Amino acid sequence: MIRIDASSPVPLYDQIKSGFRGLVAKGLLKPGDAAPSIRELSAKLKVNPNTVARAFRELSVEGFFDSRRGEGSFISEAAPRRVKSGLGESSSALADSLKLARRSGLGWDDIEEVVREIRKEEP
Amino acid sequence: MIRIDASSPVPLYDQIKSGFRGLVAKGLLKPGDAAPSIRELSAKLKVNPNTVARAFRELSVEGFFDSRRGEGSFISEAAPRRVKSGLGESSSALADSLKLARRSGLGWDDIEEVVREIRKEEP
Amino acid sequence: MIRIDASSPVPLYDQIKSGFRGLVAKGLLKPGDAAPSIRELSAKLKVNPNTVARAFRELSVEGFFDSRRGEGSFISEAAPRRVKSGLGESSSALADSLKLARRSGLGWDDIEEVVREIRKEEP
Amino acid sequence: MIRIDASSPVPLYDQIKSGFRGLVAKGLLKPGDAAPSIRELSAKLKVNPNTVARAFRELSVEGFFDSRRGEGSFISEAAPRRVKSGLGESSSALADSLKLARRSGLGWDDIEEVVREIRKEEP
DNA sequence: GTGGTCTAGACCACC
DNA sequence: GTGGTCTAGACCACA
Repeated sequence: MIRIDASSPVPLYDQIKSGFRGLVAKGLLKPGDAAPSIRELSAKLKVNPNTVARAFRELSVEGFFDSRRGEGSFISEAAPRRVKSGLGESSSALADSLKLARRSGLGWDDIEEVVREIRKEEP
Repeated sequence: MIRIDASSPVPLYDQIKSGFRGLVAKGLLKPGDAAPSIRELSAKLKVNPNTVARAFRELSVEGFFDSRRGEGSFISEAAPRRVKSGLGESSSALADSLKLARRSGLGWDDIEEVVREIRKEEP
Repeated sequence: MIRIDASSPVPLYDQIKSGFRGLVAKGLLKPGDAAPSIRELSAKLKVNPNTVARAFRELSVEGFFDSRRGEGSFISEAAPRRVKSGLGESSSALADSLKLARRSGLGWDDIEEVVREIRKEEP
Repeated sequence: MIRIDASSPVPLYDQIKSGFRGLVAKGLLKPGDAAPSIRELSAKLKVNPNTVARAFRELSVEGFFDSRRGEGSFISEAAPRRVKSGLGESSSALADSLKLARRSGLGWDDIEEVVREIRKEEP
């Protein structure tokens, strides 16, 4: 469901949060749907439960999750709106990566090539 | 000469290393050229000298710099070769960022838009 | 476990690195074993944590350690192989010292005497 | 006449001082003999003149050299005695190197092997 | 608790 | 002036 890159400099909990935002953005998760449990997700991602818990906690605070004690976490009604504001963050993170790539000497043609490859790889 | 983004999750010393690789990739710095001194660069980037020193030390260990105590740091003869292998790293770092952006729900059109904007912004 | 000589011209972090290589060479530390934590070792050696951290970082980069944030540092599977290549370095460092001693006028009998003494002193 | 190892952690000026002590110890240089000029030696060793000057200055202060203004530096009458005290330093430096080699995992047989090799290499 | 990055400032070896 | 090592202590990400 969610994919993680342990070697990325981006914190794991941020990646998990992004993952949920993405699932809602793509319509794979809708308001009212149950999120997996912290233990389940931590097992699947091979990530410490505390790290998953932190992502869930922050998503709750942001009003993206609706956590009901004893039941679990659910996608909130407000989630789709929060996703949109989250997209801005993602865009600017990507923009930063692009700038860094340019500074490392990558040409625009190299960059376009990378974009094409990722696009092709995608299921 | 080199640009740094303090708010990036990428470590400053890594950004500095990337910066030098980029300057060599673009031909702005050639084997034998002197790099700015640690103190000079740290003043210009407003970064602690130790942080710059760490970048320089790692570039030396990698054989990209030729550092001589009391004299300064110089671009090594092997630098252009190291740059090429470094470009692979940059590409895959960018690829990771792209994947992460996709996972966060960004559409390919959004991504193309970001690329276009950065390209336009560039001097 | 590891011994340090603060008055040696050899940097402390290099001595720490050598120490770990030696422990693996002697079989006192095996792949998968946990290294002491940075803070623990720094307290025991009475050396600044940053200095120990530098040694650990370099051992990680060399693939000798496997460092996991929040968990600790472990001897990597590849460590025994790295040790072997490291022994070459140690030999040539010793060779350099011997040459220097000869150049300073030490006779071969003096040198053999020093070797014998160190050998006797050793526990 | 004198050999230098630029990659050694031992300071160049110390190596130069050791070199002169060695030449006197071996009888290749006797009291009254002229030492090479700073400029000449610095050119031959490809070392900065200041570095050679520092070695000469310290040798003068120690009473090993006899520097006559406008004429140059000469081996002093006291030099042979100073050599003997210098040998102690060399021995303990060698002892430190041996201890470090042992800590890095080198076996006594490896060490004996290195000694044999250097001995064989020597002209 | 762990490792990792960064700052601040000292001292050294060398040019 | 240069690069290199070391200390001291802060903050972060993660278990």
